[in-house]
Amino acid sequence: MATKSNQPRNSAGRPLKRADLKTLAQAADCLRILAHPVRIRMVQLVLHDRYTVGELAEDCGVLENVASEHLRLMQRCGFFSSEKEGRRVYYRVTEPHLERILDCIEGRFQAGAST
Amino acid sequence: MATKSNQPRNSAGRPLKRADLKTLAQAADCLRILAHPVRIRMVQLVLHDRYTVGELAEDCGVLENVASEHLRLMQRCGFFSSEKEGRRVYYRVTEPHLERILDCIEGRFQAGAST
DNA sequence: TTGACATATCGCGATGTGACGATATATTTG
DNA sequence: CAAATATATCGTCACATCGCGATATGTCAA
Repeated sequence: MATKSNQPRNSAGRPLKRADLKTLAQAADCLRILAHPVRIRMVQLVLHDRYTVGELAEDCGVLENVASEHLRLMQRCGFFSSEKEGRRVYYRVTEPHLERILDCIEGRFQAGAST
Repeated sequence: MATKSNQPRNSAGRPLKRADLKTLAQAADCLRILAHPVRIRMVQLVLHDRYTVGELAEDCGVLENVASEHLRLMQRCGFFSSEKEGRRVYYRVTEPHLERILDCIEGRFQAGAST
């Protein structure tokens, strides 16, 4: 008596089970990390080159400790990794899906931005 | 002297300017909306068919007023629209980029999920 | 060693978010 | 009309998040 076909399906035709609760939570956590203008900007930058905390802080217009906290978040969830060189710490992207996800986001938000 | 090329570029080769602040904030807002397990689930469902508040609430395992609040959020930011029929309200996706974005997310989180 | 620099961490206050119960509104049914 | 149903809205409380100043740690240079 459901008005829908008995199981919802994703775009690949696979049924989405309620067992995906954990996966949904993971995805939400990941998106929540990304859902901050400074962090999106950092991802954009670090996707193309490695950057130090100071460089990222300056580009994003935030204090260095604030940048450091954002970077820690992104490192904890596996987006970034860091390499220490002298007194500097360079961050780079390690999550391979980030580029595609960012492309999607940019595709949505820069679509009509040329005018 | 900067260790980077003088301007960061996105994957299309376009330089990313600091003027994108507003765009970054918009993108972050959009991601923040998506960054909730119940809302992701709702988007998955509503991408394939229209659903009433009650149906979504049941599938997601939340109270109907809670579902209604999530739906209001997604309507306010342009993801969904609603059509009233009798005492029911059907929601459907109106944001055309949502499908691609969801695909990206699912690609990330269902990749190794078969084992 | 001392001092400057680069980064990380901590505690705090402000603000935002999420879920809930209660209630309001609209619609159908009897 | 009254009762039941479907949805929306509101007030509230618990909790998370954000940015900040202060401080700690580690590193280079004189």
